[in-house]
Amino acid sequence: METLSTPLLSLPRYSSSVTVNNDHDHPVFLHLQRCTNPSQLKQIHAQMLRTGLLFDPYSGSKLFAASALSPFSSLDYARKVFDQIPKPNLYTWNTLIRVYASSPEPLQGILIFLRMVHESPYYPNKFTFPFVIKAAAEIFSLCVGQALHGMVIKSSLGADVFISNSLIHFYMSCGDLDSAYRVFMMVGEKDVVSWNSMITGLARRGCAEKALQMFQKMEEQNVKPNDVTMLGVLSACTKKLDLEFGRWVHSYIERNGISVNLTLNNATLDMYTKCRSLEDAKTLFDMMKEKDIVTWTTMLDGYAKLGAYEEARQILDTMPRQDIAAWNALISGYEQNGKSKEALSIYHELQQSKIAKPDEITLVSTLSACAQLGALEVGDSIHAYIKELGIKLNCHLTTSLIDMYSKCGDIKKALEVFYSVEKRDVFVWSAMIAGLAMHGQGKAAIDLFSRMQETMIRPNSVTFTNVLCACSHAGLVKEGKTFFGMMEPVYGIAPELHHYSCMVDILGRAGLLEEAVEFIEKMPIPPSDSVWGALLGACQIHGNVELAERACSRLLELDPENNGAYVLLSNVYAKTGKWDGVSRLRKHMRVTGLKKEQGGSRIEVNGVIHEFLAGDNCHPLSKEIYSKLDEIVVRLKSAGYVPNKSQLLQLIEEDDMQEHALNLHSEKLAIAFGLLYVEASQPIRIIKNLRVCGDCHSVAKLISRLYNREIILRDRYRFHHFSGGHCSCKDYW
DNA sequence: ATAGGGTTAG
Repeated sequence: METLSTPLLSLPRYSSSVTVNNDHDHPVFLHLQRCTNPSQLKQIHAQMLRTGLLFDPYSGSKLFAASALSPFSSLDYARKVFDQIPKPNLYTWNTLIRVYASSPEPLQGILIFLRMVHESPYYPNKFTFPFVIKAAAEIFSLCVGQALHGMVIKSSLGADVFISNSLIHFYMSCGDLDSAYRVFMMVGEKDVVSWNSMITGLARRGCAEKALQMFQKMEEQNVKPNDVTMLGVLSACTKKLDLEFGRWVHSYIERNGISVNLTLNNATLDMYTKCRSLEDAKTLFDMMKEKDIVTWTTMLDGYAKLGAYEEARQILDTMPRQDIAAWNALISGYEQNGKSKEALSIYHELQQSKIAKPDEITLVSTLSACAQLGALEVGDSIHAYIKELGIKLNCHLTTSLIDMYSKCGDIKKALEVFYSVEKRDVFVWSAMIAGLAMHGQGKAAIDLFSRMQETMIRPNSVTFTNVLCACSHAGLVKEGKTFFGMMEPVYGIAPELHHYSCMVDILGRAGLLEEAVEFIEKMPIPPSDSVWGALLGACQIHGNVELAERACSRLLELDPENNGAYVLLSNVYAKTGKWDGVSRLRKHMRVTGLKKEQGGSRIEVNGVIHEFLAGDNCHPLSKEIYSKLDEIVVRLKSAGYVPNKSQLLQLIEEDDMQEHALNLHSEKLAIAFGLLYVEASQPIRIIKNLRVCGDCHSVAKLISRLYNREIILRDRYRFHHFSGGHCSCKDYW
């Protein structure tokens, strides 16, 4: 040991004749107390080893506690000290369990506990249990905790308030609220910690209302809340997004003289930003004398999530240390507000600046931005980066990758990721089902759902939305009905509006319009705009004017701004030749100022995203694109193509003008661009913001045959894979 | 010598 030859401290030398057995006031303990760095600790360790003092259980426990609990010592070092102690006493065992329980390896705490029970002469005492129960909570092992609970009762320690409190915390973190409540009720003299454990546990479990009720009861029982209580209460307010109550809590803290620390201020700040009050947040932020990285990040996140990007950027640029969480807050702020391009550009800036290293959270947000944009090449490069760094895929990352590949049109890669991982949670399964659904592989999605049922992973409400969506895209009416019928009785999941909309979509698309109407009439909850929207969509496909008008007016009652409704109804009129209806609608839209959402398509070539709007000539290569488009039309017409104008909103009198408008559709521009610039071996991948129109759909099919190119088109609802003159949707969309 | 907390995430 280097410190043996170069002493940093002048320790008195002890002869081996020193009586160590009862020497509890040995001067070395004073040094241990004053020890401030690892070298000094090592030196004392060496000295004690040399003098044999380490082998006295009491002295050994002192050195061990110092190395285990000091902020500058590592757990590995403490473990080495422990292993040198021949007969650790109960205190030493307890301390080792304690440090493992709050270490990154809490399982070790359980294992040490078992060793103690088997190898040592000691039986766990009232100090042991809180530590080992904490370890069980950390690994979310309900059965381990239950066994410990049993031991507690057998040891007649069931009434100990410290142990009970740790059990409450344990049951809460395992989600067993009933057991937590039972233990809580059994505590005779509930202290503030008993209440805190219930309140924070409930708040974290999403039972915000119950947490607040618990706080109220606590007040009624005249138990004085402390800062931790208020953290729990604030966390409940934040979950409820209840600004008024949050403000009341803030003033309650001030009125009741609760010691305000930095953490409590940070939690209050977070409550204000999450409840969307930037004014309250800013006032508090400016008033806070002490700020840490969490304060800055919380404020940054608040700005970014509420769209105040300049302020968010300002915080990032002025905060004392830009850790990865700060960058993540900015990236996810952009991403969650649909500003994916900005999110990607911040990610690139982060990578270039090397200020902080992207972590899993960065990658999840960035992949989600890629998914929104359909930026396959960027998404691919992130996947490569993950492999390069050897980052192990957790379920979050797996889900994001599957979602990215699915939404970027590469369902094969999505499946590869899915099959490559060992661990799959409900989100991973659901994402894969959704991916297959959007690619029209309804049968495969359903098969996957059956395989999911062979695992222990229980489907949730989102899983069912995706399964029903798969049925809808693949026209699987019978299956859809079966799954919908299973939700409540078999899985205990009450169908929500999403599920009802899917069912209306399934029935309506299949032409069962009457049945869809009956289904809506029998709904136990009021139908939403999306339910009527699904019916209206079905009316468009099947050209049912009377029902379309009914659905449209119900939809507009609920959502008067819904311009999509007019477009759909207009399409129904056009399809059935009711041109007076079309012009009436057009007039109405002009008068009310409602505009059809502009169609736009995107295509990524060599990592650059090119965007096209209907009829735009902003692209630098616009001339070339239009002449390619002319060539395509000539070639298509000679192959027998007749333009289909039924889905044109504008009533244009002259026939060739109509045709011209059709040719300007953004997806056609993007396809022309793709034919020019995407390597022939690669599919042409296009993303459209609206649904693809019937004419563009037939054109894409023909192009795939005449030019022998694969075209993968993502529209608002799903993917269309065109190849050899056919589409994967089998014209069912 | 004992328990309880805040920010970034699908």
